[in-house]
Parts: sequence; structure tokens; C-alpha cells
Amino acid sequence: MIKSLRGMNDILNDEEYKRYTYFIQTATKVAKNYGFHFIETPILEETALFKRSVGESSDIVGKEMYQFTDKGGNDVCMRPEGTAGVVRAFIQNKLDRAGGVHRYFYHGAMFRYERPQKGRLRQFHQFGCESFGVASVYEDANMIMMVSDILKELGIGYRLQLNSLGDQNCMPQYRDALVSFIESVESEICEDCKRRKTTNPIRVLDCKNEQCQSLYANAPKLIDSLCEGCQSDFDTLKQILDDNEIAYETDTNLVRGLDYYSKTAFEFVSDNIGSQSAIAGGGRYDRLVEFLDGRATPAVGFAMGIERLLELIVMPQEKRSGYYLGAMDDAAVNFILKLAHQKRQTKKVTCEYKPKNLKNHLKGADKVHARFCCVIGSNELENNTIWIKDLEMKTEQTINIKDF
RNA sequence: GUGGGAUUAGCUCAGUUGGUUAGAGCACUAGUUUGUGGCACUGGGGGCCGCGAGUUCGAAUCUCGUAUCCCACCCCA
Repeated sequence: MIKSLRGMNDILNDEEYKRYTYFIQTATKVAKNYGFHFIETPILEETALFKRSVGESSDIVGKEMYQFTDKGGNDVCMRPEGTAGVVRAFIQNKLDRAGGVHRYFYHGAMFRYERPQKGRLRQFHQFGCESFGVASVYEDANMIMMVSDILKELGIGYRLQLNSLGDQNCMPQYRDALVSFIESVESEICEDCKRRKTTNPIRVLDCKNEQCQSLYANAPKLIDSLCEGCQSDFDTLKQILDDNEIAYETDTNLVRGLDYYSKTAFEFVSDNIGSQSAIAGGGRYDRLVEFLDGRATPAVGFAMGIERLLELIVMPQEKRSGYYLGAMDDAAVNFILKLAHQKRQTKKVTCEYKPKNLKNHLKGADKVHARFCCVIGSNELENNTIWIKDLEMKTEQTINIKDF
């Protein structure tokens, strides 16, 4: 038997596909309410796109990409995340030159060559939003409120973690200060941290090693090193969240794994899905458009991991809907199918092809959650009528076929 | 990539010190007067015991390899 590849799953189990489509519908609705519109970009992109956007130092680019050479000799890659492609499309269509505000949402498969576990797959799905052209921190707040709205509508509880990563005025200075601090304790830190010092020094801050953590207690704090602009934006953001009753915790060690973030960084986490607890993450990336050869454009975005959310979604109770059509005589089967065809122009119809007694038709109608069970037997066939029972109201009537 | 646990019916799981035709619940299906659903009763289908070697008279059971899932590390959505 041929099986799907490691970490690549079908979404068709009982409840799963219902949850998946319900999520997409809900998230789409909220995103549209916020003025975002749908965009679809290719799964395959030039490898250079991800190297320049996500960053060479990240694990994603370093070891997790599905990268290969195609038959034309091009170095290509299955997208490991969604932002890079959207930014590329934005620039390619010269929207950076057009000016104005552009807001997009997308959803689709992403690929990372990792060791799978619960909530971590090699092919997984993200829903994401990207906003271009708004430098104001109000837009950052808007994005966070949007995620909050989506999660609330889906009945999903969360904790929101917030940080500011600074911008090109304060971040490089902080980075230098941190590196010299790390050098001062370098002999006592773990191997991983020694490696991080050169690849991505900020990452040492969330090292799990206890000895490292005790040493880093004295490290300079990013949050204390923000320049005036970053600090006031961060304060404004927190004020807006307070005003809108969105609870958050500031986590000065929250460092996003992708290099392109600056200023606002946020992560929504759930305590109910195992160790892969991040269900949504995002932040501001004001420099990315110019890194990818576009005209400098402020931008902010987020992505949600759909698989991680699925089991947390509280599904609305399923209501009976549509019609079930059945015949009690062979002679009526063809007629039933014709009726079904007509009715389907406007309604959802389940049609049973085998003649059965009334009891079994009612069972069948109940099983497909139909609202109305409609049956034609010999009596009905003679009189050109159809028997209809409303399974919810428990009322029944026999009406003329013409009125069906 | 490194460690640990698991894998038996569509699903959740039993299966004795290795011993005949491998079980249960749920689900599915058919009946229980050709006229009243959710319940109940009685039948039925469905398993290369993850896959491949080995030990043995004999393997779901013991050994090795391999694949996948789960957990931790790493990292992220």
C-alpha cells in the first residue's frame, strides 16, 4: 500500500474537514470585515526569495526547506511560510510604487522539512494577513484585534504575548551590547548559545538551559533599549489593547524566528494542544519590501497554523437542513430522482435509490440530518402527491406534487 | 538531526508462560408487517496483528532491521 509521506496528512477524518472549512469561512469573513482581500501566490518560488526574506540565519532556511533544482536548472523551493510570496507579488505588481494601502489575506499549504510531532507537520496550512503601506502602530493593533476576533468567534481561548524588537535605530545598538555581554560570559554558556552568538544573538535569550538562563538574568534587556519612537509606539499599542479589553503579557524574550521582523512582535499561544503551542504569530516588517528590491513600504502581518487550531474549534451545533427523498415502490424511484434534480436547483437534497419501507426512510433521513423526509409510496403515486414530514417540528402533511 | 514510547477491524482498545478457525465496544449493513426517525432486539460484512527478515515443530506474542505516529530536545504556525 502506498502511504502518504511522513508529516503529510489528508484532511478527511470525520470531523476534520468540517472544522477545516468552518475555520476558513470564519477567518475569511473576519478578514473581509477588516477590509482585507484574498490573494493566492504560488507554492513554488525561487529559493533566493526565502533566503533574503526569512533570513539565512533562521532554522527554516538553514535546514528546513524543501529545496531542489527543477528540470530547467533553477534553484527552487516549496514555500516554508506565506509572507515572502505575498511581498514578492506586491513588488512584482509594482504596488509599492502605486502607493496607498494594500491589505491581503491568504491560506494554503506550507512546507518545512522537520521531524513531525503533534501540531508540527511537514506539509501544514496557514491562514495569514499582510498589510502594506500603513506605518502607524494602529495597524499593528488592528492585526492583533483581527486574530483575537477570529479566535473568539471560533471559541478558542489563548494567551497573547507581546514584545517590541526595536527598529534600525535601536536594534543594532542593542545587538552589539548583547553580543559583548555574551562574550563576557562565553566560557560558561552552552554550545548552542555559542553558535547563536554569531548566527542570531537575540535567540540566546530564550535558551532552555538553566545555567544559561541564570547568566542571562543580568543581560541587557531589549525592552529597556528601545529608542523613543519604538517605545512610544509600544506604549500606544498596549493602550489600544487595554482599551479594547484584549489581555496580553509582555515577554521580553519573545523573539520571532524570522529575520524580517522589527518593532511589534506578537504570538498567540494555547495551553491545550501540547508543546507546539503557538497558534498564531506575527509582527511588523517595515524593511522587508526594500530588502526584496521594492520601494520602502511599512508592513505588518500575521499567520495562523490551521492544524493547530482545528481541535480547539468549538463547532456550532449542526442543525437539520435540506430534504431526503425516498420511494417505497420500484415504480416511484425514477420519479423521486427527477424530483430531487428539480429541488436541487435551490435546496440540498439527499436521494435514496432503493425502495424501502417508511420506517427505514425515516431512519435514513435522520442519519443525513435532513430537515424534511419526503416519501412516495403507492398511495402517493396514484394521487400525484408526496408525503412530507418535518423531522424537527415532528409535523407531517401530504401535498400535491405540483406544490413541492 | 538526537533520545524514549507505541503500532492488532473504519475508530477506541483486549489478547495469559509462544499453542487450533485473533476478540469486545462503537461505527457500517440487513432484517424485526408497505406507513412513522433518534431507542431496542437479531443477523451480517470487515484483520497479511505496520512492513521485512530471523529464532521455533509452532510467532500478534521472542530477536533484529525498517516505516509511521506520539513524547522530549531543537525550532516554529
